[in-house]
Formats: sequence, C-alpha cells, structure tokens
Amino acid sequence: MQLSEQEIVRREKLTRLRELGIDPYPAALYPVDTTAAEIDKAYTEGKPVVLAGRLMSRRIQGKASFAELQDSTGRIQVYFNRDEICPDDDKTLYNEVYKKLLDIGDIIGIEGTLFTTKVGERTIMVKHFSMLSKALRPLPLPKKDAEGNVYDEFNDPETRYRQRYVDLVVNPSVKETFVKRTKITNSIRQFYNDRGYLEVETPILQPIPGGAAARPFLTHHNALNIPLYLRIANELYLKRLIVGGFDGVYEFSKDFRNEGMDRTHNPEFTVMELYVAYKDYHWMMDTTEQLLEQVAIDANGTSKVTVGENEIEFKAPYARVPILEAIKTHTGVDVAGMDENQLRTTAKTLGLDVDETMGVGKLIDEIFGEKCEHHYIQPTFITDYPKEMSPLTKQHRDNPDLTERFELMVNGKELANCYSELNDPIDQRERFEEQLRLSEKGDDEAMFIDQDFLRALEYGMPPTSGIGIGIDRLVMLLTNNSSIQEVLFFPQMRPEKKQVELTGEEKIILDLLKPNGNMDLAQLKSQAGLSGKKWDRSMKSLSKAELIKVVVAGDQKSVVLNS
RNA sequence: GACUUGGUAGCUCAGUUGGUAGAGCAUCUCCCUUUUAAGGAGAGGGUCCUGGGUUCGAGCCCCAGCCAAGUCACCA
Repeated sequence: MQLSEQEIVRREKLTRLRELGIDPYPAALYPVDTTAAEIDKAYTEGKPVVLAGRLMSRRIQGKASFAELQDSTGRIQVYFNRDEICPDDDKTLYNEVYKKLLDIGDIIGIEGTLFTTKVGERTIMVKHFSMLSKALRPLPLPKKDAEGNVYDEFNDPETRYRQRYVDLVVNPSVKETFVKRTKITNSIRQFYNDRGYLEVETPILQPIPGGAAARPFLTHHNALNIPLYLRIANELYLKRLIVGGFDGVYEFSKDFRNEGMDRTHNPEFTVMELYVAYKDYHWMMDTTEQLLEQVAIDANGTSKVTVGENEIEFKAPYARVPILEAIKTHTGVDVAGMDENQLRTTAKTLGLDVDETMGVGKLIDEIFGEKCEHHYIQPTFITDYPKEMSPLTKQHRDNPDLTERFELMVNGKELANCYSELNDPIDQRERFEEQLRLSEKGDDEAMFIDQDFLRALEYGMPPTSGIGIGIDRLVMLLTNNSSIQEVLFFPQMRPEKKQVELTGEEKIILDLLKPNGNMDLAQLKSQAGLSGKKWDRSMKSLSKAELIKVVVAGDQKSVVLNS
C-alpha cells in the first residue's frame, strides 16, 4: 500500500508512543463522566470533569495550547498547559507526547477542571490526558470563522458517501440529519403504539414478490434449492396478519427494487406500512394528517418546514381532491367517464407521450403525473383513483370505475399511498388474473399471483385500511434535503476499483510481455529467471487480477497480456 | 441507457496559447504560557482518474474507458 507523507509520519509517531510505554490503543474503559453538551448546559466554574473525544483542532503557543475536543454531543475547548500537565522537571508528556505525538483526529481522554478564559470561552484546564486511539489518516479540516462561514468544506459527494464516517466527524449538519431521521421514526412508533397497534416483522426473503409492481432482486436458497426474492413490499404479509386477528399492525419495511437510481431512488429504501381493521380510507386520511403534524413537531419543533423554496405546513387538516377533479382543475378537461380511446386522444392533445399499450388507468396516471402532481406543494390527499391501476384496492362505494384509494402529495411528490383494502377474495383473484394478462401482454411490472394470499382472504379479512409512507422521502422533506443519499447513512454506490499492487516479480513478467502482448510460456519463464515457486505465485496472482491469461492450444502454451 | 459537468498534494481549489506543477489549510523544523479561521520564520509533500494517440514536448488537444454529480429516460 502506498502511504502518503502524513500517514508515514503518523505511523512513526505510533512507534514512538510505544517506545515511551504508551499504548496507543488501550483496552481499559475510560471513566467518562460528562459530555461537551452537558458542560455547556450546566457550567460550574472549577468543576472537575472527565471526558473523551476526538481532537479536532490545536493552537499551540509554546508552553500552552488550546485545542478542541469533539464528542458525540459537540465540541468543547480544552487548555493544555505545560506545567499543569508536567508539574515535575520531566516535561516529556507536554513537549513530546502532546506537542509532537498527538495529531488532529486522535481520540483522547482528559481529566481537568472547568474555567473561563480571558476571552470568555468555557474551557477545560487539562490535568491528565490519555491516548485512547491513534488516528493513522488525516481528517479533512473544514474551518469556520466568527460569521459562520465554512472554509475548505469537505463537500465532494462521492467521498462523503463512500466515507460517511468522515462526513459524520467533520460535518455536524450531516449528523443532525440522521439524528432527526431517528426522531421521526421514533415519533411514528410512539403515535402508533399509543393507539395500540403492534409493530411486527415479516419476511424480507419472499418466494413471491408481491404487494407492488416493481422489478425484484432475485437470490437463491441453497438448502431448499429455490429462488427467493428480496421483498418489493410487505403488504400481503401484513394483511395475512389482519386475517389472523390483529386489529392494527405496522412495520418499518426495508424494501428492495431492482431499478434505476437517482436523486429520489435507492435500490433499498424504507416504507412504513400500517394496516388497521374495521377502518376505511377516510379514517386513514384523518389519522395520517394527525400523524404527520405530530411527527413534524417532534422533528423540528414546529409543524411548518422549509423545503427548498417552499414553506410547507403539516398542520392538519389537509385538502382532499379526487384525481379526476384535479385533472379538470389543471387541464380544463373533464375525463370522467371517458373510454380508453377518448383518454388517449385527450392525452395527446395535452402534449403527452402515450402509446397504444396504455390502458385507462395508466393514461389517467400519466395525465395526472405530468399536468397536476407538481402543483400540490402543501399536503394534499388525491383520492379515488381508477380501478385499473389499483389491483389491491376496494372498489369505490359510489362509483364502480373508481377505487377507495388516496395518495398524499407533498412538495409536488407522492409521500404516501393508502387503500381501503380489497377483501373480496373472488374479486381479488380476478384482479390478479387481469394482472397476469397484462404480464402476458408484456407489462413486466404486472403483479405475480400469490395463491397463499388468496387462500388467506378466503378465510375472511375484516374491512381494513392500509397505508404506506415513504420514510426516506418524509425524512428528506423534514430535513430539507433534495437527495435520498443525504438521508441514508450508506447510499448504494458502485464499488471502488481495487488498486492492484504488483510485486517486483510480477512487474518483471509484465514488462517481458508488454512489447508483443503475448509470449510463449516456456520462453517467458526462462527469460523471467524466477525460481519455480516465485514464478508460480506471480503467475497465479496476475491471472487472478485478470492482467494476463494463459492460452493452451495443443502442446503450445502461451501467455497473453489482457488489454 | 442518453446528454452535460467534474476528477490536479491529506482537504478545498487555481493552473494562461501545449513549454520544468501552484495557493490556502494540514504535515515537518524553529519561536511563542489565555488563543479561537491564533500568530511569526523556514522546509517537505504529486500515478495531474486509467489506457492509447497527436506532438520535439500533453495537466491542457484527440480517442477509448473508469468513477461521481446533475438533467432526462425508466421506475406507482
């Protein structure tokens, strides 16, 4: 491995620390009794404290030095004075260990007392310090001036996502986002638990990927010798639990979809799904607006949130607009009652790109998506979707062409999706069969038929309302982030390319091959002049790294350089 | 998948018409006992993303590729 100058220096310091009898990675616990935030909150002049954290900056002035220590709660200034740390004649601990062998990024423990400097900064006067973990790589060092301007910000998205640990250490706002994410999920749990709903866990590995229309990830179980899919949704399992007699169940479901990635899509993402028996979608609207108001307040202290240019008010109640009315409002066209051909003509008139394979449902969805969706900045329930696009939803009580479904739009995007769940097993079977026909027509997103789910429905499922809330999108809204990668600790990335390190022997072989690109094996071996063992090892590792290939043609063996 | 932009020191970034690779911070040496983007003096540090090509000469021009971001397409 090629080390940078600074990494070499830090490794040398590691050796020197050990020579001085200091373990740079001690095993014993460190008796921390406070945190940076606690000190700030309950400051008492002269109070003795013990705390630990990462050294984030240093201002050395000869025999005294100020530094900043960062723990999980924030930063606190610490003061190292030579004669405080080394009261005797031996000044090694200050002059050498502190000044020379400690680096920014090292994790240390300190014992000291609180005091206030001439400039008025609350500070810890260090009496003893301990090395707890030596950092061998230098951290990026963003700096902030008195006005709060950040200099040398660590902001390259690729490095930030690949090395989130570094991002978290140096960018406090990143940490805040993730703390808020947990506050949000905790708030939802609290809200549902208070109402007596049960948090459950259902299979992630599913033999039939049901409950949504999406391309699944496929894997294989060796012992059973069957294909298994990573779930694209957990809906059908939660409904089985409603059949089983639970009145309310919810799950924070990590779902997986094998589709494109962009600012709002990651291959794995989180949906909170809730199913409650004896309720309908009107009840779910009432409940959801209450939930989101509470969650916004728990996360930010207010029901209002600024998202990009918009201010969004999560205070209940939210507007409720039937989808056909939304289309009428934003296009001037009343599409109610139109057949497929009329809708297609309408869509074309509106300048939309539609084709012959689209049915009534997809056409309406397309018109809404292109012409209406982006208008709904404030939370709005769009209701009563056409039947064709909702195979798991109960038919509308007043209109057989529609379903009892809503999507919650916020900031021009879908945040949640809810149905009065279809519980008529015969209707459900017919809708699945319709999906099967779509699939045979070439719709690769049509749903699979889950026979066991149908069997469960045949035993009887109470009328039930279910909702799925996109947690990543909710967190994006409540933390004002426009990219899903900013709300996932470890967003999916293409793996970094391995740096292939060649040994001297491997380089000799490659250099011999370079002029012609290939060579007779025996000739190459004799020219390389390596021992049998070294030859063998080098050739194996070069082949494994796919740098060379051995080609056998009858008795003729030759080595080819891969381009 | 298409297009656009980017990849240069540990970090953030300059780099002119193609002519020996730069700054700030960080690092190292020295000075400095209440500083805070501490300060002062000096030094070291580079696979210019990778591989080809053009050229006397490429960080810069051309071709191919890798990685990322953005936009679009796809995606309930």
